[in-house]
Amino acid sequence: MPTRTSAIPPSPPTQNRLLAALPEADYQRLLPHLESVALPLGWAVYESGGRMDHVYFPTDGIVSLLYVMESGESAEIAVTGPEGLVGISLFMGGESTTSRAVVQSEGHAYRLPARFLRAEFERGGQLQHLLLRFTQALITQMSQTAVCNRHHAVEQQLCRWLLLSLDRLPANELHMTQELIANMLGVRREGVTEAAGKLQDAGLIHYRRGHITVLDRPGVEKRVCECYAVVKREADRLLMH
Amino acid sequence: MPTRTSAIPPSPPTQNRLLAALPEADYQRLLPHLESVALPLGWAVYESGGRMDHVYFPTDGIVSLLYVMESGESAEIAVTGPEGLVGISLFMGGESTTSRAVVQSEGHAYRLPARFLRAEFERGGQLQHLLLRFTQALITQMSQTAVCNRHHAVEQQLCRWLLLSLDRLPANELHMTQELIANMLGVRREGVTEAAGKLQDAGLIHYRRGHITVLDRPGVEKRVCECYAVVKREADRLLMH
DNA sequence: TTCCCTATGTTCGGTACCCCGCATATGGGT
DNA sequence: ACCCATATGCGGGGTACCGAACATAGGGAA
Repeated sequence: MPTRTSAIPPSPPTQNRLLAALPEADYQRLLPHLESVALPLGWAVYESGGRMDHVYFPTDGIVSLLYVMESGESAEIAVTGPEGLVGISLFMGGESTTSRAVVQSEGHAYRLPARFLRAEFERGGQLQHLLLRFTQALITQMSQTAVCNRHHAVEQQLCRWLLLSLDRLPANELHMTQELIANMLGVRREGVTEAAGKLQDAGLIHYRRGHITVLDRPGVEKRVCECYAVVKREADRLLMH
Repeated sequence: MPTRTSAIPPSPPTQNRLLAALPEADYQRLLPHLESVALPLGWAVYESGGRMDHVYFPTDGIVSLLYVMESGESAEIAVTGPEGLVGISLFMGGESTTSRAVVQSEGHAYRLPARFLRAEFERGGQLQHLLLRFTQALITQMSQTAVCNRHHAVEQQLCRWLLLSLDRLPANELHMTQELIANMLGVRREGVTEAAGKLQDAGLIHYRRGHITVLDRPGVEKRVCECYAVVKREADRLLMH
C-alpha cells in the first residue's frame, strides 16, 4: 500500500516558479538533469555543515531552514516552497551552511546535481539572475525573522508563520502539531497552545490533533505584525517576472 | 580646523580585504573608479528601500545593517567592516533592501559606482566569487542574529556585539553610548546598563560616557553565547583566501 | 472495539525584560 | 572655570514567557 507521500503524484518541474521563469532554451538545457524526488515530512534535505550534492526545486511542499543550538533549542530562520529552491550555498560558493533544511510540509521537488547548477550559473544568464534575486528575498526573510524574534509576541509570530506557510500551500490546511510549530518559532509548546487557542476562540482558525485550518485569512492578517507584509512585498517585488 | 573624522587619514583601498584579495588585473581595472569617502559616525550609507548608486568598501570603521520598525523600535541585522562591503543588493539584483545601513564606528571607505560593479560582477571572475562568499557570510550572521535574539540573554548578546565590533577595529576601544548599543540589540538602554555593569564589575570591560574598552577579551569570550563563534568560524571559512 | 501513544489543556511559581520616572554625574563647549 | 546637554544609575510595578509537572483526549494500530 502506498504511503500518503507517494499517493500524491509529482507535479511537472514548471510548478516550481524559478524553473517556470527560465527562458525555454535554459530550461531545456537543465531538464535532462532534473530528477524528481519526494519530500517526506521531517526529512532533512541537508544537515548543518553537511556537504551538499544537489539543489532542490520544490514543486509542492515546504522546507524550513532552521538552526539547532548546542542546548537543543531551535529556531526557524526562513522557509521555502515552490517559489524558490533549497541549497543556495552551492552557487554562493560556501558548499555548506550552518543551518539545517527540514521538510515541514510533505511534497515533491526536482533536484539538480551541483555541477550542472554551477555550470548554468556561471553562464551568467537568466538562471543566475533568478537565483540571486531569490537569495535576496531569502535574506529579507531572515532579517525580518531576527527583528520579529526580538520585538513581537508569540501570537503575532504564529500569525506570521501561518501566513507564510499558507502562501506556499494550495489549501488552507496545515499538517502540523503545536509542538513542531513551537520548535520553528523557538518558543515553548504551551505558548503556541495559548496563542492558537486565542485564534481559535476568535474563529480565525480551527485545529485538531496535528491539523490546523485557517478559516478567516483576512482576520489572521489583521493580527499579524508588519513583518509578514515586509517579507511578502519584498518577495513579490524580487520574484515578479 | 579639521573634524575628528577628517583627522584620521584615509587608508589605501587594499585595507579592505575584498579589494585586497582581487587578482592584480581585476584590481587595476577597478582602481580608477574607486573614490575615497569618509564614513562619519551616524551617517546612513543607505536608507530602507532607497535607491543605491554605489557600493562601499570600508577600509576602517564599522557599518551596521539595521531594521527600524513602524513603532520606532529597531534591531541590528548584521555588521560589516573592512572585511566586506555595503550594498549587496546592487549585485544581488534587488537594487534596494528593507534595512538601513548606518555608520556605527567612523572611518573611511572606497566607493564604486553601481555600473562598474555590475560590469565587473558579470565578468564572472574572482570579484563575483568574493562577493558571493561574503554575502553568504553575511547570511550566516543574519541567521545567527535571529537565533540569538530568540534564545539568549542581553548580557550574552552584548558580549557577542562587543566581540563582533572588536574584530573590525584596530584598537580595543569602542566609541559608543549604551543608548546606541541598546538600539542595535533592540533592547532598553537600562538593560545594556545592567549587563555592562556586570561585565565591568567582573573586570572584563571599562566604560565611561560614550567609550567602552575591552580589558579582558578572553574573559568576554568565556561569557559570550555560541553565536559569536558560529559567525566567526563561518566568516573565516568563507573569506579565507 | 480496545488500547496506547501522543497531541493538547491547565496550573504554578519564577524570572528576565519592559515601561515610566527621576536622580546623578561627566565632560565638551563657551 | 563654569554650564548644561546628555550619558549613566536606580527603583517600583507590570507582563510575557519559561520550566516543570500533570490531566485529558483524539485517533491510528492491532
